[in-house]
Amino acid sequence: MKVTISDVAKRAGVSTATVSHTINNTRYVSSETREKVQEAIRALGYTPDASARSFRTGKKRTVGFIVPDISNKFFATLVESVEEYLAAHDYHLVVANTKESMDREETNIRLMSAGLVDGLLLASTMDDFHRLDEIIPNGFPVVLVDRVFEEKKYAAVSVSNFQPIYRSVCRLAGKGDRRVGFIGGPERLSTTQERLSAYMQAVADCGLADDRSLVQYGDFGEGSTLRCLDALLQQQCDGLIVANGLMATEIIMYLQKKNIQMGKDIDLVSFVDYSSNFYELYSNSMDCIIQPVEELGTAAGEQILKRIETPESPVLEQMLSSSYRPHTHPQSWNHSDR
Amino acid sequence: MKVTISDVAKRAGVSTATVSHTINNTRYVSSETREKVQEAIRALGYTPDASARSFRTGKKRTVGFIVPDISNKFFATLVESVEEYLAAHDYHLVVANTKESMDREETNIRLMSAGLVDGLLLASTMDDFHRLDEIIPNGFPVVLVDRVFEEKKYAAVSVSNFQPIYRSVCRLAGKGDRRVGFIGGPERLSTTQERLSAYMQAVADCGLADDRSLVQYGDFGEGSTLRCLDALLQQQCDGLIVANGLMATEIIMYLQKKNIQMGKDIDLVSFVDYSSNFYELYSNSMDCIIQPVEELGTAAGEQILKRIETPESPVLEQMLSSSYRPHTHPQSWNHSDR
DNA sequence: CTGAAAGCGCTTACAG
DNA sequence: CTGAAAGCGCTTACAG
Repeated sequence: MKVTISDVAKRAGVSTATVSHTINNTRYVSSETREKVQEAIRALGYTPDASARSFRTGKKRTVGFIVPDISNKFFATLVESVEEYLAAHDYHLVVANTKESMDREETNIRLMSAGLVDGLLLASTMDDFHRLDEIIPNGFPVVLVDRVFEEKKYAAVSVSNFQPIYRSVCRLAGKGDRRVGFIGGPERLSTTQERLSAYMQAVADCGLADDRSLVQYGDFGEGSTLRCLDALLQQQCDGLIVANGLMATEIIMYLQKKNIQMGKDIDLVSFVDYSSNFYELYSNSMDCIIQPVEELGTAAGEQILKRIETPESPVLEQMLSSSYRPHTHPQSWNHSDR
Repeated sequence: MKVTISDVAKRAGVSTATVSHTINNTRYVSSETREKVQEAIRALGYTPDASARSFRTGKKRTVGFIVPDISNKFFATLVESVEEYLAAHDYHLVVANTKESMDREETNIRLMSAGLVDGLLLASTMDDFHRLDEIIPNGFPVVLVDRVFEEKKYAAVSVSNFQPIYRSVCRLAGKGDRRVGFIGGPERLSTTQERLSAYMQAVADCGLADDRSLVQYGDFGEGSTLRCLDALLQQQCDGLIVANGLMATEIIMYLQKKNIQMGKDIDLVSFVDYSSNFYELYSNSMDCIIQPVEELGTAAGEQILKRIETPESPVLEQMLSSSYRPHTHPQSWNHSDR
């Protein structure tokens, strides 16, 4: 019932070796023989079995991507960008969603590294590098994406947000804001840590109010963003740094519901997905920090294919930078900054 | 270097059959032998090779999902929901993005059905059922998702939007609107077609202006949404049906920029992603049509596993329904409808 | 220029 | 209760 390479060989009157070689262009085949083989393939409707092939060669031409939240626009775009790069290089993408659960991440790393994929892209939710390190088989190609660790054992691509955050806080200080609040994602994540430290340093350098209760962490749970916002509003903030794209849209919504005007009642600096309509809608009333998601995906794709195809190449940590866009004046809708 | 089942068998002093059976719980093994095997597995750090296993059994425990646009919130959530269902049933998900290109879709169907996955979920961008049908190997498990075809050859899960659109048009008519415009996605898609026919029928039944230039199709290209909107504004529409979630956010943005107030200058009925913040933000100034994305994903997961695991089961077309939410009164922010 | 044959790492009848 | 062995469908040295 299933057509195999032997069926083709038989019909063409050649060996399976010859069939294999004609298909893969892996050694010389006389054009005469080649003809016969191709005619047999066509006649029988033969398609080489990917499963057998990858078992035999040990290469699956597949990479896994373990993501904390696919439905988050940031990661959805990242997945899209990675998939595009991989597809262009004849690789497939297997996606797993952890929903920020370390256990789900562990399970997925184990499953994927057990022969399902050639390499792993990992936007980790782990708080402990060593837990992660123990799970990953020795020498298995891995690239950390977006979220990284102090330990420089694995290749990594991430985005630095230090500068944009530092600048934006200084800018608020320059405008006269004294109490600038900070809302970030889960404290354990490297991204949150880096953003916080930029904020802290700017607060110190600009002599702003340095108050522990001006820093709030969300956990992506139900109502968590609103709790953060309320906490900061009680602190009489005149400026707000929202260091997380997902929370940003929620914050805007709540401000609107509470009738608090951005750029008037409160200054807002926020992470924002470039292609999202939120950027278009609010770029005139708040400062935006835009992460280069597409580039991040491409870089991640490049790195993992390099690790897979030339494992001896040096392990490198790559860091892209976000761009910072102070808000445009409300009256000018001519998109001069694009 | 790589630890195989024979290494384990040797160390435990048993046959590979016994090792296999202890691992898979597929026949009785005395607790004594079991002990020895497990000790050997631990000692050697053995993990069964997924590739060899799936080659041998012919089952990959993997399904492919071919999607037109992963970064679109609708599909991102759909992917998330499908992945969740599959993961719960020990299946993996391979994703491919076609960007609404029929050629990319064709390539991906071929690749995936050639032994990469056990079955295929397909949100097709094809205009021609027969082109699709020719590509899919006979008897290969396929479930059409969201976008379906007249021909009832494949299992399918989709969302009916007829009722909500019909109702919403009638509601606008009841409010006194005479010229109601319609903006949909690409004309070839079944989703667009169904939504259009609901609109047309309501227009006829309610005696609204029936004008060919009141219907506009977007193609997701640069500036396409704005062109549609401008065309309809020129037609002096007093109501607007935006039959596509992606375009909806753009429309809102443009209206805001043009200073056209929803619910006042123009009545808006729009597709919206439930969990998106747009819903929260604008549910008080427009009518929303909300598709049951999570349920769609679960249903798709169910269907494809059924087709894979019991291929003889009847091929069925499943249809979910969207919900229609007339806009809440601006003053009432008590979320009474949730 | 091409073929015979081993073998990748498992699973699974078959046999005892 | 367990083992010996075939075989899934390819690829690839080896040989001529």
